[in-house]
Amino acid sequence: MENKNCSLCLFKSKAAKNLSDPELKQMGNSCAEVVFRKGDTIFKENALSSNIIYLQKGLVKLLIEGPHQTQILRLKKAPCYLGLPTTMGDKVNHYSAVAIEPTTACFIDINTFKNLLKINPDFSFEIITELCRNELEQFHRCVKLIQNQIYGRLANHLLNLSTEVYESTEFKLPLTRNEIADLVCTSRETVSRLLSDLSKEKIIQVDGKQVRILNQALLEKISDKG
Amino acid sequence: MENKNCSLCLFKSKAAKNLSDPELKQMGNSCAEVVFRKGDTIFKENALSSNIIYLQKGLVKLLIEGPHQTQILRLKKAPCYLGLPTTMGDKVNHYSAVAIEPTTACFIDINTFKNLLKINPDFSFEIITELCRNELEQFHRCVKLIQNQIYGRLANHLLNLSTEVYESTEFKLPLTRNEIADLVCTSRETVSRLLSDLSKEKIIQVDGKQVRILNQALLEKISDKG
DNA sequence: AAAATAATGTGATGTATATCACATTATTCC
DNA sequence: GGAATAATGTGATATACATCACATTATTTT
Repeated sequence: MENKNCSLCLFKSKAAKNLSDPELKQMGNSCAEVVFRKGDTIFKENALSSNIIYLQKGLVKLLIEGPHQTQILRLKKAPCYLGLPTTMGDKVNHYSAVAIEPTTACFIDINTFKNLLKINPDFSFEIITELCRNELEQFHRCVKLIQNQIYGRLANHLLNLSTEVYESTEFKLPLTRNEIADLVCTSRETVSRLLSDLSKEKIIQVDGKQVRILNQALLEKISDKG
Repeated sequence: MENKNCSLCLFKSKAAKNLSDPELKQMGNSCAEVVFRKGDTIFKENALSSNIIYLQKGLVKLLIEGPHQTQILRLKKAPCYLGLPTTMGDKVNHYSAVAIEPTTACFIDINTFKNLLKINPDFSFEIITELCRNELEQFHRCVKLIQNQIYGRLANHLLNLSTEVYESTEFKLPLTRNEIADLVCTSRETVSRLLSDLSKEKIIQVDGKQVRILNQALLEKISDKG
C-alpha cells in the first residue's frame, strides 16, 4: 500500500485533516486495506481488539449479544471510524461489526493510532468531539428504542435508511426481516405485520426488500410520536 | 478559591493526574465550586452548555425528555466528570443533571478545559479513554433496558445501587417510585408491585425507601436473565 | 434444474405491563 | 400541629406484542 492512497482516503475524515504529511505517512505504513462481502465479519465481540478501522466504502451493522437476542446497536455508513470505543475502551471488543453491503475497510494499528493521538492534539481533539457526538446520538437512539412502540421504531429506521444511508425515497432493504427485528428489538413476525400495515396505510410501498416511501411526513410523525 | 484546593480535588480524576502544577492552577483559576441540595438542577437540557462539571461529592441523575416520559439515562456518583459529551458534543445540552443527594460540583470553563486538552496530550488521551469506556457501558445499559423485562431491569438497578453507589447491602433509595419508573422505563404502579413481589419472594426487604438485599445471588440471576 | 435451505406471511392464543380508579400514607408548608 | 400536597399501594380492565404453528415463497447449493 502507498502513502498516497492512505492520505487521500483519510482526508475524508475530519479528524485526519489535522494530521501532517509525515503523520499520515506513519498511519499509512501501519494500515491494511481489506475488502468484505455482504455477511462478512469485520471484527467480533470478545475477540482481542487491536485495530481502529476506517470504513472507506460500504455499510456495516454493529451487533451485541443481549440477554435474549442479538441486538443491532446501529448501522454505520462509510466514511467513518469503526470500533473507536470498543478498541480504546477495553482490550476486548464489546460488539461485532458485520458488513451488510460490499465494504472496504482500513485496519489501522492501535499503537500507531494511539501514538498519533499523543503527538497531535488537534487530531485527538477532533476524535474527542466525534466521540461526544456519537454518545449524544446514542442516548437519543436508546431513549427512542425504549419509549417508542415498535411501529414508531420501525418508522424511525425506515426514515434513517432513506435520508441518511441511501439518500433516496426508494431503496433496497439491506437487512432481512429477522435483522430488522434485531434492530428494533421485536420478533420477525411483528416486522412482517407492521410493514404490511404501513403498506396498507399507503405510507410506504413494499415489494420484498424493495421499499419506497410514499408519505414521509406521516412516517416522521409515527417515528416521533411512537 | 485557591489553587491548592482544586488540585487536591482534581487529583481524584485519573485524567487530571496528567496535568502539571501550572495547568492545574490554570484550571483552578476558572473553576467555581457550587453546592446543591437534593432536587436542585445542575444543568438543564436545551440550555447553552458552557461548563465541564467535576462532581466532587454527591449523587446525580441525568435526565432526557423522551417522546412519552422523561427518561433517567443514568445515575452518576462522585468523583467523576459530568456533561463531557453534552458540552463537547454540541452547543446546547442534550440532557439535564439533577442532584438526588447533597452534591458539590466544580464548574470548569469549557474554553479552559478545551485548552488543556490541546496542550496536554496525556490528559486528552485519558479523556478519550474515559469517553470510550462510558460509551461501552452505555451500549450495555441500553441493550439491557430494551431486552430485559421490567423485573430484570429493576433487579439490575437495585444491584447497581447496592454495589456501585452505596457499597452496602442496605441503603435508602435516593429516588421515588416515580423516578425508579423513569429509570427502568415503566409506570409507578408497576414499580410498586414488583418491589413488593421481590419482597414477598424474600429477595429484598423493603420498608418505604429503606431497602436491604437479602438474596444477592438470586437478584443477579434476575438481573441477567430478565 | 432439482433439492435443500433460508426467508417470509398470517392466523390463533397467551401474557407482561399500561392505564384507570380510588384508598392510604408520608411530607411539606404555613 | 393541622391543612395541603405529594407519594404510594392495589384491584380491575385493556392492549401491544410475543410465541407457536404452519403454509408459501425466495435463494443457495450441487
